[in-house]
Amino acid sequence: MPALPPKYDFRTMEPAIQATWDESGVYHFDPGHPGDAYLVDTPPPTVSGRIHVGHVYSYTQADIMIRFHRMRGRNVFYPFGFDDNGLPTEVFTENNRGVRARDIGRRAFIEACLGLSHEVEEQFERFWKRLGLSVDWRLRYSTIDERSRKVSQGAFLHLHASGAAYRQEAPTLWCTTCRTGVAQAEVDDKADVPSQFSTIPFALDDGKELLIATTRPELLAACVAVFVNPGDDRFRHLVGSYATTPIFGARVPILADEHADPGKGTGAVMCCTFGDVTDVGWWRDHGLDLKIAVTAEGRMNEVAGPYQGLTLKQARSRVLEDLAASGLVRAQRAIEHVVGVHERCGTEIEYLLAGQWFIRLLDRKQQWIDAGRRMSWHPDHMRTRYETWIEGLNWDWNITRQRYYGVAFPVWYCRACNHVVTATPEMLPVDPQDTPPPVTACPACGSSGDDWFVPDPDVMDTWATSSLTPQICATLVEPFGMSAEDFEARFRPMSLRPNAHDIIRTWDFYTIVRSVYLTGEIPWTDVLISGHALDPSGKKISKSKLKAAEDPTAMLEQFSADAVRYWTSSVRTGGDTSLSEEVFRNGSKLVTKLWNAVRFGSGFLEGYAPPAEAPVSELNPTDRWLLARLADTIGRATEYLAQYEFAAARIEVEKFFWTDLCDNYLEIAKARLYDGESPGAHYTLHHALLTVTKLLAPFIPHVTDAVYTGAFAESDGHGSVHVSRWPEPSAAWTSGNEHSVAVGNAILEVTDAVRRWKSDRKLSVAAPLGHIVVRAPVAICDGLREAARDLVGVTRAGTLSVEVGDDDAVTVSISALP
RNA sequence: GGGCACGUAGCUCAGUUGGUUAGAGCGCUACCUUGACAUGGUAGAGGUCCGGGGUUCGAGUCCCUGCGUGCCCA
Repeated sequence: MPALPPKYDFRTMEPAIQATWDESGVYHFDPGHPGDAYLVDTPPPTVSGRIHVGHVYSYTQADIMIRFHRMRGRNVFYPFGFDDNGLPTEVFTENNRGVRARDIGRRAFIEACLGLSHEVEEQFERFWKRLGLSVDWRLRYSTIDERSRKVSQGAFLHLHASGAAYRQEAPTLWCTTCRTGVAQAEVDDKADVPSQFSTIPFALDDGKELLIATTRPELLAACVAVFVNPGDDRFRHLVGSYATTPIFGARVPILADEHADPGKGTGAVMCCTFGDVTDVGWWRDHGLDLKIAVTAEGRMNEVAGPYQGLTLKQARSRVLEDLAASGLVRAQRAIEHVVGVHERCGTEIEYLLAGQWFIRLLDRKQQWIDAGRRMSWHPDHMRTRYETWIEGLNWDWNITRQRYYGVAFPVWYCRACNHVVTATPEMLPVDPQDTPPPVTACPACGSSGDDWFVPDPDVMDTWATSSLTPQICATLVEPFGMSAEDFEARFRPMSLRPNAHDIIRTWDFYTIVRSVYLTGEIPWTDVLISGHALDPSGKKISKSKLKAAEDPTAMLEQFSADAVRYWTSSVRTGGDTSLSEEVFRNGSKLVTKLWNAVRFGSGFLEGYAPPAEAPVSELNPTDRWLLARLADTIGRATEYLAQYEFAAARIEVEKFFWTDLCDNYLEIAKARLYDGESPGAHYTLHHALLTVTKLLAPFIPHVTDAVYTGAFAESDGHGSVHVSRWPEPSAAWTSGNEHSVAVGNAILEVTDAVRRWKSDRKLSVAAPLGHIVVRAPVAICDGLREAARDLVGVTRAGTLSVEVGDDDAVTVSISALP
């Protein structure tokens, strides 16, 4: 009687199996384990809404690799974090709770963010467990929890002390909707934005006009210079003289600079503080005046005179109207151009002056690139994206956000001299709004008094904390009796950073920067980049328009976690893939097939205790052939997985399982198995089924654990397939490999020929036959004779003889029953 | 405009360092209720490997070039 029930019902089995994982702690990290560790720097997903199929895709691919290394004997450290701080969480909370931070106040707003994050995190954890991630849930963190804030503030102080973090009143990328500075990585390019290119005259001192073309007439008030190209003969005589702006009558210098494009507009361009990044460069390089005409909220200020209080958009129309009324719009044409917008809200980015903290990036570009080259990227070409991003950087990393919910800067400023007073390490984590600084008098100017120090009012960029996940991870072992320092000493660098390709420029890059600054070393040895999950038609899935068919929870309920995981491992590493119910169904089929195959096999293997050594003399040619194929499959699958090519590995295993084992070996050896008393077949069957179960365990962990515990756990000696040993071929399987494969292939040729003969005659494969004559090369005739019982069994021949043929071919003569 | 990737059967994709007759799954056709499994099995049809040029005894694979698609960056 088989050990396994007839049907595998994933709806009841998957949660039951997950419960056994929880109870037995199979995925627990062991800080005292003496062997090699495999440490994963898991992406903390942003807690801003629903789980996306893209998450499922990326996290499962990483889980497959992690399960592989665990079975290879590594001591796996697999924590899980949630990124629940900063602007994304604020925006989520404002939308979800219907509140505005500036209306309900800082404290109430922070409470609202924390409450909502907590709810969402519980929901997320349940989902990841349902998907079958082999996380050690004791190692859970959030980027706003006390340890993370302490790590984040400590890292900031470290960088500040070394000069890598600096504060500057500087032109900053600014979002007027979110009312905060942002970093270059948070700016998206938006193409084909319609605009108007207007040509307007500036007055020269001699009474003539200089025509300027601009898309931003509303910034006329902020104009501080006019630029022309030094090689442009039309304007060479004007360089060094002055022009006067219309409406505002400001007299500004005409200067020459290579960045003025002679082919664009009229060739003369106004420089405003600030219209774009070129203006910022000119302002800095030519020492120009500063005229800021825009407020943090995106309205015109007093510098804009009559236009004060208008929005940028309103001011643009009004300025153009006023110019036109005086006949000062000489030409106008509609254009489409690329503008930078804030990735969170789509608002066009402005350039304002603000006191911000920056981390130095630009003066060490080569160092970041070199660090990237000391790690293995899977696939390798994703490293190029990393390097391209670094090469194109124009700004140091602005980590100040004029927001509420996030990690505070642990600093205060002297009212008199603006000196920066930093918190001491013992104070961390600290909120400077609630806590006085560690000094009573300013160390720089000696001033003191009540409330003499102004706390920094801002918070850090989310990435400033999430770029420290390797350092946060080190603190997670503290409850288990290991200090963060010991962890750092023993487990640096970590093994794996898995994430999708869209955050190479942020999370990967920033983490490498922080690691190099803090430790001088790379954070991990391997980076696994996943592609994107696309909708069934191959288009990007928009988060806001998740259809029911793309809802991950519904997918798991309908198709099973194993089937969904199967889909995630069906594309080459790093590739995008479309959602496909067809692939889910293929996964379901594999689950069913494995269940049925093991169930069938276990009927013959009840109580079977595999011998330590292969019973070589008992193996017949079919057995030796399958074991040779099995050894080959183990080798290929292991090699592919070691290279992070999980899809290629799975395809190898499936091919062996479905074709070699099920369609051929089981059919050919069936007769011997039913005969009983065939130690060779039992040995082969046991190892083939057990090995396939193990090789598939990283991909479809539920059904493989169900069949393992039901049929193999006792003889193999582990409570779960996931902590069993990854298969290794026995030397006995590969000795005489070549001959075994040749004979095995001949057996398959005979089988195929007979199947074809029956199919041509529309007969069942079980139809009995008369006599069969097999002619084969002399070298394999003995092998075929040895396999006569198998050949008769699979062909249903009445009698069978093997003869030496005339050539290298294997031919079969078949006679039907009389 | 620059970079990266992709273009193989109706569809989704594999094709390792160049090497017999280019593969798989789904779909399609015909058949088989076979002693695990009909979510199964057997047999079969279906491809000028995006176009052009080159290297080579030999190119889906390497080089050049053109076209198309996607992403990243200006």
